[in-house]
Amino acid sequence: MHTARNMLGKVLLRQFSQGIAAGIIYETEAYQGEDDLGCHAKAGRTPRTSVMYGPPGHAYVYFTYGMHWMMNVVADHVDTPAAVLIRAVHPIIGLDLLDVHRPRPNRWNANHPSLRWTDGPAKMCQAFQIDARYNGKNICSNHTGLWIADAGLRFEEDQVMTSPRVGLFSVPEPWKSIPWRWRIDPKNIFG
DNA sequence: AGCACGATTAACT
DNA sequence: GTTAATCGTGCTC
Repeated sequence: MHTARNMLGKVLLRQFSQGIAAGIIYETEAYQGEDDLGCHAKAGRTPRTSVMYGPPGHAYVYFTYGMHWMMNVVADHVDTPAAVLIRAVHPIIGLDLLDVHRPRPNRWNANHPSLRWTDGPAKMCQAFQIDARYNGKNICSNHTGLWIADAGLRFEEDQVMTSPRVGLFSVPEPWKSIPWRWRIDPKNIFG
């Protein structure tokens, strides 16, 4: 959960064959432990959740709603399941590369602002072409074409908003309402 | 082997 | 505000 707060301002990078794309992480959520009934690890160690029991700094990528990929970063030591969901990034490099892959719904025109390309966990994965290939991979440095770096960006506490995690419809309290979502207004990233 | 559900999104009324 | 799209996962029988 500490990790989720600290991931704000980190940079997600993606090496495409045509070049590098990157975005600043501005929204995260924490999922922590088998006791957290909002966390997939509530089911214990299963084929799906085993990555969360592995070493920190590896990607936990899973498929949901029959069509969407989401990416987490394993956030605690081996045998202690915890992960940080990356919910949104602010594109800064390689916008043309992200534009190629981004979701392109019917109503959206060709000039849809880049801020909207990666403002949800599934949209971000689509634009960055993140899927099951990255599940379990080390993303602390560029081993696989996907990694996270510290660019030295720091935020004051009054810029960081917390709120309950999104989409936990049938999760019981207190997990449904615990404020383990961290977010910065993307306008604050560049002023 | 079958089933209910989901860390979402976009289009619709 | 409501709903469809769509399938892997974990649970039950």
